[in-house]
Amino acid sequence: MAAYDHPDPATFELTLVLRALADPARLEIVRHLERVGEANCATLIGTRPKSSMSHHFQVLRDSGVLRTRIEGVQHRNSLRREELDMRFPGLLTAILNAP
Amino acid sequence: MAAYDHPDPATFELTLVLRALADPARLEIVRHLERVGEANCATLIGTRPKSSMSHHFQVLRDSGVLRTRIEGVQHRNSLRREELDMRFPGLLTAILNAP
DNA sequence: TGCCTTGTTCGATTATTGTCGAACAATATG
DNA sequence: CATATTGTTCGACAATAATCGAACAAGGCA
Repeated sequence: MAAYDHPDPATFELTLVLRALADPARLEIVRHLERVGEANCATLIGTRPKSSMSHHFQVLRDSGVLRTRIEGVQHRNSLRREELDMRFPGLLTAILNAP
Repeated sequence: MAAYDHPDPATFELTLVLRALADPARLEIVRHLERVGEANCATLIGTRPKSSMSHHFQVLRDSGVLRTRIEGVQHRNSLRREELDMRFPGLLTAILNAP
């Protein structure tokens, strides 16, 4: 498997990031990643099928919210916190702290 | 015309607010309101028809982002900044400051 | 009253997104 | 090599949301 494309922070688009985070499943993924730091897709699948999760990860990745590192057969995801903070200061923090 | 229903800040939902702001037209409305404080719908209509704008205002109103005050035949809109800040500290500021 | 202004509502259409099974690809492991 | 594990891709369908014209409602004013 080839490595993923991750957008450059300078090209992060606010509306893309907001759209990515405006979904309950994806917000759950992001909150989980904040707690555990890094996680592969499988550990994040609740009741949803793999293909749905794969889709959500792609949306999050394409918007710049998370990065995916491939290690063997596993895809390890983590938040792009610093990069997001640099481009949109305070945004991710506000969202993660929100009720 | 009867007054609008505005949700109570305690019931603001993060995903609703993010969805409301994850649209270019609505983000534009919000940015404009930040500049001018209060504005009626007509002054915010660019090229879009009235019915589309009315829809966007409703989405913003229902999520708690703005309030609409009726004065005669005009509907004056303004951001619910304090209420949003109370429920989601830093969120609106981060979004308004974003590039 | 008649008319103009402001904005909503309705209904239809289109566009965008989410969902999910099935097939596939890549890697590890027996 | 055969098989299990991890996740993607494809395609079809469903659900949600945006767009916009036309008709309507309410208020102000001549």
